[in-house]
Amino acid sequence: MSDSEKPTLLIIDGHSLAFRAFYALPVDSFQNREGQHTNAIHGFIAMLINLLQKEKPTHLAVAFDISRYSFRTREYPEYKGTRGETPSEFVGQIPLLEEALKAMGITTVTKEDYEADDILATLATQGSEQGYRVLVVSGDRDAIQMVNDNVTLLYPNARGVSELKRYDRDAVFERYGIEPHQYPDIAALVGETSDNLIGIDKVGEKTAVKWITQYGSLDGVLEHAGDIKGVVGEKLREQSDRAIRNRKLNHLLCDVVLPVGPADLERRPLDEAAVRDIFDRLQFRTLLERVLKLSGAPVDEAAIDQAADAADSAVPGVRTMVDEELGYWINAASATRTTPLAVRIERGPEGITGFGLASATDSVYVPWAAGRPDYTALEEWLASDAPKVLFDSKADVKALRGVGITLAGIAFDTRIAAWLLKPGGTAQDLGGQVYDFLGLTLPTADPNQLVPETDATSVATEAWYVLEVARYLGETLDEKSLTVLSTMELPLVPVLASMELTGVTINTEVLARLSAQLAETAASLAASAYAEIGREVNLGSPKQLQQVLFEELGMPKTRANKTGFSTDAASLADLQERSPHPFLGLLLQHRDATKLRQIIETLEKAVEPDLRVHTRYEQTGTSTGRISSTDPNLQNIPIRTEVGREIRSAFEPGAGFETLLTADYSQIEMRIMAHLSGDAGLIAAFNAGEDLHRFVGARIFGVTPEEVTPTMRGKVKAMSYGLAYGLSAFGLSKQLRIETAEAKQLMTDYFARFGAVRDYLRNVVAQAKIDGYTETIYGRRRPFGDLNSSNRVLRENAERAALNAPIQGSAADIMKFAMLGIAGDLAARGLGSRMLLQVHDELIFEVATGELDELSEIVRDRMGRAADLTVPLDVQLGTGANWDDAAH
DNA sequence: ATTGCTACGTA
DNA sequence: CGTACGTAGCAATA
Repeated sequence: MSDSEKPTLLIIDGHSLAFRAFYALPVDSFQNREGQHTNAIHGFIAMLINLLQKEKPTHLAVAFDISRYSFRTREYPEYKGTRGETPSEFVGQIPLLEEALKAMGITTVTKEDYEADDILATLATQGSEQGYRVLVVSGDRDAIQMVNDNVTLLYPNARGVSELKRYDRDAVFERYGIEPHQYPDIAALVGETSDNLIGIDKVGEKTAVKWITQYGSLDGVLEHAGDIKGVVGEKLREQSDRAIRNRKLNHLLCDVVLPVGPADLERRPLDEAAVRDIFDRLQFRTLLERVLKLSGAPVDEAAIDQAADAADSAVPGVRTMVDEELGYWINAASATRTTPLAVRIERGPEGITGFGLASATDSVYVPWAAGRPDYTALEEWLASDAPKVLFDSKADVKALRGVGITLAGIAFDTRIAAWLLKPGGTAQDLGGQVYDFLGLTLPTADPNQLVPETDATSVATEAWYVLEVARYLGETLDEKSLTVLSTMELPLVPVLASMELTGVTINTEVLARLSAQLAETAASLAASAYAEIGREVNLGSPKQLQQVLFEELGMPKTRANKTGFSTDAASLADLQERSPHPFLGLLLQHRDATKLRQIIETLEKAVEPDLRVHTRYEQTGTSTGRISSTDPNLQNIPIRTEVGREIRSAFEPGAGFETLLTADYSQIEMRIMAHLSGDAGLIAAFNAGEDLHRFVGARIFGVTPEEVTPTMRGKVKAMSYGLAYGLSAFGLSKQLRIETAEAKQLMTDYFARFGAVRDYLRNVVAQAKIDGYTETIYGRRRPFGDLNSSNRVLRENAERAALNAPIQGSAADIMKFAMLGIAGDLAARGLGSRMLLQVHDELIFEVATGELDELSEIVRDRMGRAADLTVPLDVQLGTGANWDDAAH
């Protein structure tokens, strides 16, 4: 009998898969009207539907554990003892899941005193013997032992339950290098943290596999334990009882007496009324449709509540259009260019291959090849102000500009909008958004998927989903966030796109020279360092350094970290004081040199044929509202040391440009603090126009500004900056290397003079505790969940972040606003000068010939009045033949 | 090959 | 026991 003729038995470990689903899906997005969390149920059923569609099992069962206790916990009470308390949001989902399964006609199996895996193993064994093709779905690695020629394991990957990895015999062998039935022997030697089973010390997977391969089985290994040399051999002999115990516990029983056998598990029709009832209570309308469709039951559209979310409206079929038809459709669908349409771009290796366009009711695919005529309607529409909804519009702007098409009229970007809703979350792809916000799965052509999909989703369908996600986000976001989106973030998209496309010229000769010089320095420093300790070590390995410093040289222990004791620069400097040794200084210098060389190397690698480096600005990369820079990061180019600054001198104006102009805000965060707190003293300090720290120092120490010594000024400066980060007296004392008492006194004196600052900072946190979010002066919000946490570390971390968020975020807003103004002026006046880089409070421009004065005027003006604060915004300009020279 | 950790560059 | 980032190398994992 060939596989395709065999009946297929699908058996699932209900508890482990539901738990995986629970962690894969956001708890908050899945709640029914009673506040019952449903994410685990949703994820489980979505997975199940996929499996039913793809695998078409003829027989089906889901096994559950009855409790945490089984014959294993009786034998070994610590079994699975590391598992913490079940999260409260998970509680209650399992009974509902069981109810839903029952309604769907699916058998659930439990057995007192056994785990679900034992039930699976028993059914798998019976199924295999009785001629079934068996599919086991489990998140427990021990299930690998069930795999044989008839039994395949489907195992969820780290991302959750939407993708399951197939382990048949060959896949197990490829992954582990052993036969499936040998897996428990491996696991017994290595141990299984999640089950609280400790393995033999020093034995990892590699060693275990080697032994098992050599001796065939765990018994074989133990018999030959005497032959195994070295420390591992000793450990094995000492700790063999652990392996024996583990092996006993991880053996799955194949002969549990069950009320059902494979033949009893034939799929049964669902109970439609019951399914409707439970799915209605769970508020799974989309899943309901899919389940009903799967069962062949007619879907009664009228029975489905029309008032609810958009996800259930039918996905329109894709129509392919070109030429006039497309032009007509665009005009009609957009109601003469007033109603937004969504756009997705299809990209192949050669560039753009098509467009997906969508309205609420249509989705249209437009095949495309660069230079082909008759796409004027589309191109003209893209370039017009007609409103468009996109996902990651900056990428689209760049792609289109590459083929000479302008993309304008960006009315909504779901990626940015989702970020404004949840600025801490990691940016997702479109599929993730569809899943999170609509609860639907976008089919992908990912070969890693459970079963390769026949078709990936068309860009036309994707566009339709973009529109749906946009609608959800538009309804979910508050007014202020929508204003930030439309007035700040969306207009910034083409500005950032231009900066990325423009890039910045790098003089590679300067870098090469510097790199060679640093390589030489590093080599000689390394040689001297080795000489000091009498051997060679990898100076870049904290682990090896620990060995040298704390064991061989017997130095006092530094701050502890997860891998032992810290060897960071601060710790090494500290060590140098307590236990001077030439090695320490050499090591620090070596670190310096290699770090700089690294930076140069990354920079060199990023130089493109146009001799320029094109960083990518991540508009959704921070939780405060700043933008970040990647590939390469140009926001962390060294400046603090002399050699570091030489790297900056490699940044030059491009050919045809006169000079570089830099413009930065001085002390913008302190000015924002002055504004937000309304502190009269601080406001006076800024309005006095003299050195801020000197002014503040004079007040604190009760002297005249002239009498403020550099030491005093340094302390005040550290204090002022630290304030906006939630610095403690302890932290301040450490940084300034002064007594905690003195640091405390410093803070007391500071707040005695600038009390409104303290009141403000306290109030920010208090208000955020009430509102659940902080807000910048432009209305950008950042939610905080941990401010009321009972966990002190979590709570205090959240408090410091909350206190900083409006300050850092407002500064980011102001800079973004200034950039918009500058970009607008440059375009309006037709200037050739270009904005190249943004480093949070600094902008770098390359100046076209003859434009320096006009550009300076624009930059000073736009940055200076980007916000109306009670203190002036001070802008410093500088010019030069490179970035270093342009600093002031 | 991916992941966690340490270390370190910037504002 | 100071906020916000990105990158690189090492060492240990799936």
